[in-house]
Amino acid sequence: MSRDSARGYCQYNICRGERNYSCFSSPDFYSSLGLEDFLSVGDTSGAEEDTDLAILYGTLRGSVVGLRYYTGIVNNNEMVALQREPNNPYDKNAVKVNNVNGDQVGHIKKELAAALAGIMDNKLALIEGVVPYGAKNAFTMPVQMSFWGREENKEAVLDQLKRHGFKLAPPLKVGSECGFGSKWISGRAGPSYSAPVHAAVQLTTEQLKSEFDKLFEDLKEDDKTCEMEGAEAVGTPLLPHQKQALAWMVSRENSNDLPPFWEERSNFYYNILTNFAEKKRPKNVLGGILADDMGLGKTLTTIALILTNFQDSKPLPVEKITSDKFYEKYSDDGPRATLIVCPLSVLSNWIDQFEQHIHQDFRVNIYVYYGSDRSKDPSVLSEQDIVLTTYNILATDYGVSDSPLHKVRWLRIVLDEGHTIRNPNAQQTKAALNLEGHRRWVLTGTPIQNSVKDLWSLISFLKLKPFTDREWWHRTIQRPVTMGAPGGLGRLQSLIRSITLRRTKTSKVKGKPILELPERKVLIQHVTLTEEERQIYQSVKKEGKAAISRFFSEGTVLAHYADILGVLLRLRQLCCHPHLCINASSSFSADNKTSEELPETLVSKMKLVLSSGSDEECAVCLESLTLPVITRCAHVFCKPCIFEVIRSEQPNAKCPLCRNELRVEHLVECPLEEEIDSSNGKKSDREWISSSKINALMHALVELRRDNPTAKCLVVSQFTTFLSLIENPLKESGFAFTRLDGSMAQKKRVEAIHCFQSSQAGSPTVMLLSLKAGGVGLNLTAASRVFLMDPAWNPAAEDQCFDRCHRLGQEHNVVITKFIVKDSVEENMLKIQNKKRELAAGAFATKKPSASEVKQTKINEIKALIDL
DNA sequence: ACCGCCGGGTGCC
DNA sequence: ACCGCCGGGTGCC
Repeated sequence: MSRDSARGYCQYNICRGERNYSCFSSPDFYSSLGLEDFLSVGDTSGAEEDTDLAILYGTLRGSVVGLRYYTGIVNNNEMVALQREPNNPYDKNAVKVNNVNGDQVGHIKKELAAALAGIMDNKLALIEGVVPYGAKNAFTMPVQMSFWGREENKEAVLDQLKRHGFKLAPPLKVGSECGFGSKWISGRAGPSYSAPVHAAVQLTTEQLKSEFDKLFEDLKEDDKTCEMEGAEAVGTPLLPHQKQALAWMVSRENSNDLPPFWEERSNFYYNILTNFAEKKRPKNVLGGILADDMGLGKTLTTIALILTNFQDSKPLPVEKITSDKFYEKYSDDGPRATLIVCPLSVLSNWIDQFEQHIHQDFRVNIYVYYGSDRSKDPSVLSEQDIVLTTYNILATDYGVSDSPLHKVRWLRIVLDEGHTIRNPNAQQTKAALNLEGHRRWVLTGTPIQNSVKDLWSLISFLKLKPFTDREWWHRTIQRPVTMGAPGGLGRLQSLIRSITLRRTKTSKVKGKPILELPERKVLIQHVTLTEEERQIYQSVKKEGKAAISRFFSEGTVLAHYADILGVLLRLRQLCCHPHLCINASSSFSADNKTSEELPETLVSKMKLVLSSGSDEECAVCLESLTLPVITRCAHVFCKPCIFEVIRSEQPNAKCPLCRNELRVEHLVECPLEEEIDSSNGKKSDREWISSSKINALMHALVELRRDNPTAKCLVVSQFTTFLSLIENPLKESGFAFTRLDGSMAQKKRVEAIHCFQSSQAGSPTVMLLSLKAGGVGLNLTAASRVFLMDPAWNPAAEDQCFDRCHRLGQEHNVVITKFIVKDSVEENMLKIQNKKRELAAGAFATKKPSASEVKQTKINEIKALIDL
């Protein structure tokens, strides 16, 4: 794919001269989103993975032999790794001993190896070694081994050892694994420690989480307060905290410091965690984790970094269009291109932000590596300034021999929403770890999702020695922290501190809050239906209520979940406009075959409910659905959530809501907001009529235009057909408007956003927005008014939508109007929303509700919604 | 002496 | 390895 054809594609760029964009989109990409990623979530393959449950069985002294045949050296008290070598021609029981660097030191003596082989092969225990002394020995050296495993395997391990004449010493006096820098009891070295390791108090996930929050809190007051101006090509002035971040990132990239936990000691570099030493200076990562809260401008800061620090704080040499002179080309054929990997949902945000923040006088070459016709030529990518791609493309390409992503040596690699790679077994994680480039960055607002485990992939991506190998990460950081070993958390903290910058929305720069957002007000405007509308509404309600009460008396509420949602959906639609409810009578067939409906029928009903824009939530994670799938019993969950349920309950998984059989093969995927307009798009067939809600909206819009002709607003609905109906009066009243919904192609979206954000005269003042369109990054700060046409189940979804204009860059107070029909399901929804808000506010301390609690909540909600 | 003892050769798994 | 072990050389006092 040549750059020229790429350029031709980017219509929206024409006003910006010759900046190169290339962007492709193709639906075939979605089909590559396989199940493997979810099936491997939390992979547990015996002792090695299930490390949280491991206890220390005991210790044993053995010997390492054959030192003179290998180059690997160890220090006294240095950790070593034991590795099975089943294909050794001399002994099938062979066990290799490697140092921290992975160099072989020797073998475990054969009699002992014979005892260990079975234990290791059956993953009955994890065996870890430390060489207490004898580092200078020429032929053999001692090794102190600790045996870790799950309680239930302990007997088997002890038996196996006994059969070979070995016996574990009790796990009492252990220092080095959990204490900080302490030593093994070796008869001649170190103080003795009596911490009973297996009895250490394990922190709960909650406790850990709050510890981590503190851990990041402490970072704020750090010395990372130096500021730096962006290069000329950065078109947006940076805020003080962004200048701080830029200064920090630049200093990280140009840093010559040793990585954390390394010290220089007379010609050697010494790792204080593992006691490993080597002559070669260990590389520090020229990067780190930018963990600022959402909305603080990580994207802008990253763009500034790319433009400002090409080499040694010199800016990226880019052509200045308005002058004859080119930037001085650095005579260096080193890597030039920065690779940015992000989730698909924020791809357009990046493009938009380039557009916004790169000064228009400069030409920066940007290539969007996405779509089936993406270039296979590495040199096309390496010649760019910036290459943008998604995690899924990265994963799909991984292992494909001609993938240019993995051939190019990048100047810099940036993983946006970096927590996406927290599962070490996922394809995208493996693919990310294999990218080539010295400057490596992770952007994330949530560095720790569930546990310390989540951090390993990130740290590994940053290539910090020795943590790229999971064993060393586990022994020196993860286990000490989760077992509550003294110093463990402190160790993690100093690691994080040295590579992370995190500020929250409440952080301060020089005593002033980082973000001073304008005020945000939410008004509720009640709407009264006309007599005619009310009649239709009441008749549908009466019929639905009767059916639902019958389900209650039969006790079949959850089996009819799709039907009930259907009823509620129609009522919600009727609150907006009678035409939304096209199949008011046809889809409700409760009369004849109530309890024995075909699963296919139920599923298609649910599909209809979802694709009409209903914002259902997942009963497992309680969040809005991501990648919704429908079970055979017609309940919806996020795909990752339900796969986790199936995995953990196999082989007989049951639906969390109704306990019906649950099988992967029966799950039906359901894209939200499918081409609704094409299926429901018979709008021209019917004569257009208004509705009470539309009247209320138009009245407000006209009033707004009269008072402030340039004010921009968002008109938000969950129903894209409703948005289409609103187009009509907008046209009639002469509003310039644009539209953004989930069914639009990438390039159309970008165009719509760009148009709307423009301050040019004649640019649209109204945007019709579907509630869930666009990802978190969607920036619609041009709007200062929001009209929410219909309430969502989940108040968080509404808030997220409001945040698209109430965020960094908003200069006006934001007023949000929610239209709520009086005496309707909408009013009941408001009540439920309030309850949820209260719950969420106090939720951090409380545990996750059980499946039955979720069920009961759902049932109560249904009752409340239909006035039962 | 089908032993003991000596001293050289040798050395992971 | 300044060990252990092996196997050849050797053989009263």
